[in-house]
Amino acid sequence: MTTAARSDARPYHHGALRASLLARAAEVVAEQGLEALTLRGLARDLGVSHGAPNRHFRTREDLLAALAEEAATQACEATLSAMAEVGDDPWVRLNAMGRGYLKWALENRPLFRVFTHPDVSRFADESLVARMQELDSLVAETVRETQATGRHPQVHPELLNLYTTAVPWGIAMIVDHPGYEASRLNMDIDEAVAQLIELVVPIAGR
Amino acid sequence: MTTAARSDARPYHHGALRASLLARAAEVVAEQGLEALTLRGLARDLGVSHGAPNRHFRTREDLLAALAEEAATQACEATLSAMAEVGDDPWVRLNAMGRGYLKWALENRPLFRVFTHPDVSRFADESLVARMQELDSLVAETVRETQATGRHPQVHPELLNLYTTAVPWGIAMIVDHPGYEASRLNMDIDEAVAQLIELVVPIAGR
DNA sequence: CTCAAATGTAGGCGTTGTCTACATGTTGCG
DNA sequence: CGCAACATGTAGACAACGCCTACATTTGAG
Repeated sequence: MTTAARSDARPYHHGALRASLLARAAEVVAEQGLEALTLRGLARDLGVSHGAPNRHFRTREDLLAALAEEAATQACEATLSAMAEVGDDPWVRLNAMGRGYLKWALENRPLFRVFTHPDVSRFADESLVARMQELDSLVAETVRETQATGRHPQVHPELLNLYTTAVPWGIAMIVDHPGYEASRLNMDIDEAVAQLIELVVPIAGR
Repeated sequence: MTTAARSDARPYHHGALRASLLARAAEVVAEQGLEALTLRGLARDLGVSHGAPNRHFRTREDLLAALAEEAATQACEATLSAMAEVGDDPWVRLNAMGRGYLKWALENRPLFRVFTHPDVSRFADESLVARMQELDSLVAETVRETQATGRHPQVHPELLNLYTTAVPWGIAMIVDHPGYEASRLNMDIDEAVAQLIELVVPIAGR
């Protein structure tokens, strides 16, 4: 054997500790809340000593920042790639972005939960904040274009932007919240997402 | 002096420790996040011994549950009293509920933040959950009435309900999130709330 | 092959939540 | 008024945690 872990006699080196820590951390946050996330607990779960995680994340906040980074990257990617698949009509583009983002959130709840957690995003580093602001700017610009072509012309532009972005966010938060029975949404997820976003940015007939 | 606290020689009994703990806790959560909330820290802030909070909240979770209780009570009250001020038209009632809830959230951000925090609501006790479900049911019933009178008749009822409730929730979450510059919303709060909710439940001309 | 870098281990320190025993105000009741 | 029960605050203990340091093992570049 060269690098791969053996299952019987645990090797001195884990082999992929950093990735395993992140994966297990997302599970723990989703299942037991952020407060239940401890570096020592992760070490126990993965069968390494309590100091091992320190090699990859000097502090607990570093781990949270890495989680936020991963989640934000995926969320941006889902949003942008959904937009890239449609044409130039700003209504259609905005609708596609909303669907891409909401669908990703509903299909990746643990990570979405980490991403939106108020005490995780607090630790996001500068590059991540900058990337998210880029996405925000793109959305804001597209919202402006829809308003310029007749979408709720009487509303304050900042409020329309707020409303538009709030819907996917709020929906994902509610569905994700403890106490919401997932059975209420036993329909096709693409159809549900499409109906929801259609309420915000209607594209029927475009 | 009989009961009131003296400012010089600190009395053995604080006098209103429970209320002071809750108030200070809401501040800490709003300013530094839930993770920064420690029982011993609260005790230090209030000048009592580290074990004193235990008399009022046996565990840290009990404190969080009490915070959630207080916030939920206020949120329900704001929503219901706003509804009580208008007539019987379900559209107008739903619109009023949305405005009442959103306005409360925007004017009581520390408490709203506690209320919606995923690791606080997790500890809500049964009575609180039951009360919130009552409010949810009332909203859902009103949403049904608006749909029965022509509001988005083609949408799945559960999705319309989800969309309707998501907007105030999502808006308040976004505005509350670290990184949102409050200066973007330097307009009259009642006007902003009215414009936002009008997008979801239009009542112009009713 | 050699040795420096990367990675994991072990132990220690200060802080926290929570328990228990004790001290001190407060209050109801004769 | 006096005193006993009670409510409330204090102090010390313990385990778990984050995080530091010293040491051990493995890996990989030269």
